[in-house]
Order: sequence, then structure tokens, then C-alpha cells
Amino acid sequence: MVEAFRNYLTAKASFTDAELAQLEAAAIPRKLKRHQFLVRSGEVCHYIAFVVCGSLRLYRTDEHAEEHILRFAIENWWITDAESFRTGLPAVGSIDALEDTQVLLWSKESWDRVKQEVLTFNALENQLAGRNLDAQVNRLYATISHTAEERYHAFVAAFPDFYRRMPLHLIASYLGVSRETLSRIRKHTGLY
Amino acid sequence: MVEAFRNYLTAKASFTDAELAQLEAAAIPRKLKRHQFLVRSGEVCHYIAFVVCGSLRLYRTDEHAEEHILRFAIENWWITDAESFRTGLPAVGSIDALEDTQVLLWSKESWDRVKQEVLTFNALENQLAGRNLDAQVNRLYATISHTAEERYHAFVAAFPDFYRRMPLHLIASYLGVSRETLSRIRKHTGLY
DNA sequence: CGATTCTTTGAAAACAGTCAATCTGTGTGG
DNA sequence: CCACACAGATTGACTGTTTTCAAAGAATCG
Repeated sequence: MVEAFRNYLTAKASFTDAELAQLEAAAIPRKLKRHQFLVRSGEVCHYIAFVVCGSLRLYRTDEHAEEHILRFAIENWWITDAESFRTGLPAVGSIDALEDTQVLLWSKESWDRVKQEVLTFNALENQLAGRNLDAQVNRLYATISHTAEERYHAFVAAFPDFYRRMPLHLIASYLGVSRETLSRIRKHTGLY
Repeated sequence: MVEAFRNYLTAKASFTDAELAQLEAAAIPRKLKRHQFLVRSGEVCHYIAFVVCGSLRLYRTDEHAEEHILRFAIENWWITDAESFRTGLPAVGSIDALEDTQVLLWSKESWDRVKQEVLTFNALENQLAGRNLDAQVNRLYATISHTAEERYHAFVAAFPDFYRRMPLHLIASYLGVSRETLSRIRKHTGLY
């Protein structure tokens, strides 16, 4: 299970064996069944997760009990409720598994320690954080400036692996439109 | 001009006089007239800016020549085209002054050096980056889950200083609705 | 004052959401 | 193996919201 993470790391930067061992030693492997939660809103999000296999979503539930997906994660992606993980306050979002899933978890303490001790990892994390912010800004831009149809096409183009794997209503929730609307967009453009 | 920055810093963390001097020495003061650009899309964004007084916006222009505001900045806020500043690639966004404005600028090299040398500042920057990401996620959530009216109220509540100062059409652009719609929302709710 | 710039208003058209019904495929238990 | 349940997807009719276009009404500034 840890091999996937090792492959991921070595593809991204050069780590010594000792460093790899250190990073892995700090990780807690966990298996999640479909629909099982990693965090529920209201709890503190104690972990950041690296996805070995399977998939998860981060979402929030609004006052009408409607769920809105903020983030998907599949193999080799990271996921956490960043605000709760960072501050130690209760999470407003929830994370659950969309399929049977295997993750590696780091507690805040392990994470901070390991970043302090393994400088290459710290640099990698900074890079990923920067890219994550850029992605967030780009998604926000798309949301305030493009139609649902354009956003769907961009989504398909950006995540070709994703959109065949996720049921339509989850993608709709991610894009911020109703399932019916996305269904009509699909029909209209013939893009499945 | 540098005093405003010094006040800002000392309110946020404890810096030695030497550190303050070092941070300030690396900064380039600049005055911008209303409508003057800090970066234009297509150029590389060489600087990160601290706003001493005045205000700016970061925006992108879509294929219909429509402008969409990604970020405002007033006194004591930071602004840059993060993606371009980080990568050195041409910016897709533009930054211009909404009023006559004074900023302090750091080049990427100065910024990285100063973060390496002044550890307290590095920690502060990490904290700000984390909060910035959280704000971005929260705004995205609001955009995909709330109506324009709810978003306007949240905006007014979150930035009470802002919304009297910015013309309506800029706020509309920030919220992702047409000026007419925001005008009607205002009329409808009586919230100006 | 005249010229921008900004805001409001009205009417029509485009768009997306809701509700309800139906259709599809998948998998489970009898 | 079939019947049934279930989750997901589609469709139609309707409602409501937002945009668009065009015009006119403030406000501000030289």
C-alpha cells in the first residue's frame, strides 16, 4: 500500500531512502468502504490523506440539505478539509469515500514534523499548495464567468479520467448545477 | 510610506528592528494613478504588492471582452497574480488601480530571499497563504451553492468597508452577476 | 455647464431549477 | 434464473431567475 506513495514521491523529486522511510513511517494506512466518512462536518479534521486507490469527495451541505462538492480526489491526489486541518477547528465540510478506497493519513503533528525534517518534502508541499491555490482561482473564474455548458466541457477536458468514473449527479454538484440541467447539457452537446 | 507596512507587520508578529529594516529595504515603493496597471494580462507579473493606501483589483477578461474580478485589495491587503508570480509565466489576469494608490513591491527574488532570511516573516506568509486558500474555497462554495442575493449580503457583511467604496458594477463583476441584476437585488432588499 | 461614469428601469428572451414521471442498468435474494 | 429493489439518468411541463438590450436618470468632476 505504501508503494504507491513511494512511486508518487520518487516521480516528483529525489528523496533518499531514509527520507522515504521517514515519510512512510509517519503515515497511517486506512481502508474506507464506499460511503464511509473520513471526516464529518462538525468534527475536527485530524488528517491529511493521500489516495492510494479509490476516490473521495469533499463537500458541504447547505441549509436545504443540498450537497455541494468542493473537491474530488482519486489515486495520487491529496485531500483534507484544509481549514479544519490547519486551524484545529471543527470542519464545515465532510469527506467520504465514493468507492472502496485506500488512503495514507498524516496527523497535523506528523505532517508538520515531517515537513520540518525532510526539506525536499517541504518544498514539494509548498509547490503543491501553490498549484492548488491556482487551480482554485481558475475554478472560481470559470464559475463566475462561464456557462454551465462551458464548465462541463472544461471539466471533461481537464479530468478525462474522472468524468466516466463519477456518476452524473456528482459532477453536477461539483459544477454547481442541478442533475437535470447537466443531463440536458450532455444531450445537447453529445459529450458523454 | 513604509510606516504603514511597519505597523502592519508589528501588529501581526514580533519582528526585530533589523528584520523590519531588512524587509523594508527589499521593497520598492510605487505610486499608481487611478486606472494605471500593475500588470497587464500577457505580461509576467514580477511583483507582489502590499497596499499602503488606495485600492486595486485583479481581474480577467473573457472572450466577450467582459471583465471578471477575482480579487480586490485595499489598505493592508496583498495582491499579485499568484500563478504568474510563482511560475514566471505570463499572467492571464490584469491588476489595475481603482483609485490613486500607493504600494510596496517585492520582486520574486527579493521575496524568496527575505522569506529565507526572516523566519518570522516566512511563518507569517505561510499563515496568510493558508487563510487565503480558505477564503478562496469559501468563496467558491458560496458561488456554487448560494443565490446572487445571498452572496451580496455575505459580501456586505464580510467587507463592510468595501462595498460603499466600490462602484456597484465592480461588485457585480466580483459576485458574478450583471450590474442590472445587482441593482435589482439592492432595490429589492433595501441594502445599500 | 458638459462630459464621463455610474445606476436604475422596463420588456423580452434565454437559462436553470423544480417537480413528477419514466426509463435504464445493476445487483441481490428467493 | 427470475423478480424486485435501488441507484442513477432522462424527459416534459412549469416556474422562477438572470441576462440582454435599450433607454433614461443620477452623480461626479474638470
